[in-house]
Amino acid sequence: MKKIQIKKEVSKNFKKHNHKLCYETSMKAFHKNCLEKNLKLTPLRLKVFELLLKDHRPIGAYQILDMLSKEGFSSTPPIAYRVLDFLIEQGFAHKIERFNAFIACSHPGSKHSPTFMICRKCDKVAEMCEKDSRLKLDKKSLSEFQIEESIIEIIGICKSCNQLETIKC
Amino acid sequence: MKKIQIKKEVSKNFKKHNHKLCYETSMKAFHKNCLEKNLKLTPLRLKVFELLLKDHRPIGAYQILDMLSKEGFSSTPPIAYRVLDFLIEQGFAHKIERFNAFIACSHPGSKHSPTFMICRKCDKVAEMCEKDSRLKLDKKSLSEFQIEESIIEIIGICKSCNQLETIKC
DNA sequence: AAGTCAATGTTATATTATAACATTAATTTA
DNA sequence: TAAATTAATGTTATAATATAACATTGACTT
Ligand SMILES: [Zn+2]
Ligand SMILES: [Zn+2]
Ligand SMILES: [Zn+2]
Ligand SMILES: [Zn+2]
Repeated sequence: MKKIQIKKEVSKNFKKHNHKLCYETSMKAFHKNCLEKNLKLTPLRLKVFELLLKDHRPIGAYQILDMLSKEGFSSTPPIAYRVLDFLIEQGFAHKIERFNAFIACSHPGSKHSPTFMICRKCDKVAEMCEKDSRLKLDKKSLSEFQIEESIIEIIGICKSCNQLETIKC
Repeated sequence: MKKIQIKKEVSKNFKKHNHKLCYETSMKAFHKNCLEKNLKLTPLRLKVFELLLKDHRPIGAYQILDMLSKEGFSSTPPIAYRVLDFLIEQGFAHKIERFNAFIACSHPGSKHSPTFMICRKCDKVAEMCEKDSRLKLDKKSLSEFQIEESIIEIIGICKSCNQLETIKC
C-alpha cells in the first residue's frame, strides 16, 4: 500500500489546495481510529463527519440538521448534538466557541486543546498543533492554577484574504 | 488624596481577599474612565457594572435581567445585551465564551484580548494581562495570519479548590 | 429466544441572542 | 428657549442554540 504524504502546513486550510486528498486523508484516519478504538462508525456519524470535513469552515448544529434532513436522516436537535458530542469526545471534532459551530479535527484520535486561527473574511479555520502554538504563563500563575483544558481562538485575516484586499486597493 | 495600593496578583480572585477594596478600586476606575472618555454613566450601566463586579464569577445576560428586574429596572433581553455591548466595547467587561457569560474587566479602559483562568470547581475567573500570559506562534503561522483578536480561556482548578480537595482526601 | 445495552428517534422545552420599532431624556442648534 | 437631533432606554416579537426526558430500534450477549 502506497503511503500518502501530505504537507502538514496549517495555513494550507486558507489556501487553494488539494482538498480531495485532504478530505480522504481525514476520512481514512477517522475509519482507522474507529476501528482501533472499537467505536461504532454508524451511517449518521459518518455523514456528520463528512459534513464537517467539507471546506475548513465550521458549521452550526442546525446547519448540520438541515443537511441531514436533505439526505433523509432524522433531524431533530438531539440527533446533531449527540453525534457532535461523540465526535468531540473521541477527538474527531472541535467546537469553535466564538461561533457556536463545529469543525473536523485536523489531528484526530485523542482529546486535545488546540489553537484555532479563524479568518473573519473567508470564515475558514485552521487548527494548530502544540508545536506551532504555545501559551506561556508566568511561573506564579502556573503554580496557582492547574490547567486541564484551554480554549484558544485567534481571530484575524488569513494571507489569501489579505492579498485579495491589497490587490483591490 | 491617599493613593490606594492594591496587590496586582491575578490569582487573588480565587482566594479570600479584601473584595470591598477590589470592588471600590474597579468602580473608581470605571467612573474615572467614563468621565475621561465622556461616556454617559447612566444608572442602568452603573447597576450592570456593579452586578458584574460582585464576586469574580461571570454571570449570564438572563441572570443580569433577573437582578435588574428585582431592583426595579426594566428587564427585557435587549436591555441587558445593549449595556453589555457598551461595557465590552468600551473595555469595561468581557464575555467568557465558554459560558456565554460576562465579567467585569480587571484592567478597564481600552479594548484588549486577555487570557482568562476559569476554575471549574468554584467558577471564579481571573483575568491575566499580556505580561503574565503570552501566546507564542511559530514564525510561519505568524507570517500567514494577521492577528486581530484572541480568545484565550484556560479551564482548570485554582489553588484554593485544589487544596480543599487534598484536605478532604 | 430473552436480555442487555448502545444508538437513534421524538416531543417538549430551556437558554442565549437579535431585529425592529416606540418612547423618553439629553444635547445641540436655531 | 423652542425645535431639532441624537443617544439611551423601553417593548414586542422572534431567531438561534442547546438540553431533558422518554420511546423505539437494532446489535450483541447470554
Ligand atoms: Zn482541505
Ligand atoms: Zn481568509
Ligand atoms: Zn475581589
Ligand atoms: Zn476554584
